[in-house]
Amino acid sequence: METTDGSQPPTRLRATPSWLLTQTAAHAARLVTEGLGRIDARGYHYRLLAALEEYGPASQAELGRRCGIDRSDVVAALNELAARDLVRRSPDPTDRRRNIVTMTAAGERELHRIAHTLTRIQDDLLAPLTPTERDQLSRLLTRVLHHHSRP
Amino acid sequence: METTDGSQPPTRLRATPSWLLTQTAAHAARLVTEGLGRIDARGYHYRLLAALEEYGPASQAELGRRCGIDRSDVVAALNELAARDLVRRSPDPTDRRRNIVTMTAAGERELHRIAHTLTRIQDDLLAPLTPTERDQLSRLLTRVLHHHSRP
DNA sequence: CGGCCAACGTTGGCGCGGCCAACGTATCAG
DNA sequence: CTGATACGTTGGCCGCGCCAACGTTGGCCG
Repeated sequence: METTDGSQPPTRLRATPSWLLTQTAAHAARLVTEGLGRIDARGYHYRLLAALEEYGPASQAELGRRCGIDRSDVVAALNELAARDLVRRSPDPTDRRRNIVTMTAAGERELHRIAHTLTRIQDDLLAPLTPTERDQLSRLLTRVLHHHSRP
Repeated sequence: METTDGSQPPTRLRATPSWLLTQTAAHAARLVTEGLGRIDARGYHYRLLAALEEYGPASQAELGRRCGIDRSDVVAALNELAARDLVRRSPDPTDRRRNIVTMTAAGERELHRIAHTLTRIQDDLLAPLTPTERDQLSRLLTRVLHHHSRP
């Protein structure tokens, strides 16, 4: 009996939104980490650099809050960024507990480079959807996300 | 300057579908693992039991293919299920490489119990969406998923 | 028939993302 | 002054997705 491999996921799964969500997200994450891996970056880098660009220098704790990254993980990611001079840590003169994190010019370039790679990945990810549908999807996800991220 | 905590994620992130997807999926996964954790279950259990219910007894490799779970992870999950007699492994008489995995009556009950918990979780997850919108979301995700899971 | 490749179950390990606990230091409100 | 709180840092855990390796077993083809 040769496993004709009509492998379709069980109906119960295909009918479960959370499963659709996590599976699709898994594919998306795979595309992203592969794509970013090729340019020696990862998701946390982009998030942090994006926050620095938009809101300017900030403490690590603030960065973590804005990006939804745990304080401890911010440390590791910033170490990686700082090692390549994409970011700089300097003590806050007004509060010696804090580090003020600043993006360097190289960091800005890196951000744009990552962003460029990412937009190509989005196209790959959403290939089967029309622009209108992509918008629909984004808006639906945004609403669900917003609903679950208010403390 | 006291961090008034107007913490909104950077615009770049909010405009990136893959980020919306993975973030929303992260929330979904949190709800699921918490909910299932409360009844001593986890995602892999549900997937495997659902496959067994729909397609009947199968080898571990086939289960893995149908559920999108790696062979090695199937082993671990089945160990957990077998330890609670929700599932039984028996050697395939026609092919001694294979184990035939069968769901027990207790397994069937467990499946329904998990399914019940999951439907409540879906409602929680999709709370801000109307039934029509939930359908839209599911159909969009299904299409993206289907596009990326054809070998 | 023999030999080779493929599939199977299993073990062990890796990576990412998300999270928590703990510590020492520093700050601020009472 | 004292206690609560925030900060950066270290170290660890979990779930999920993967990959490599091994010994066993089966199918195929020369």
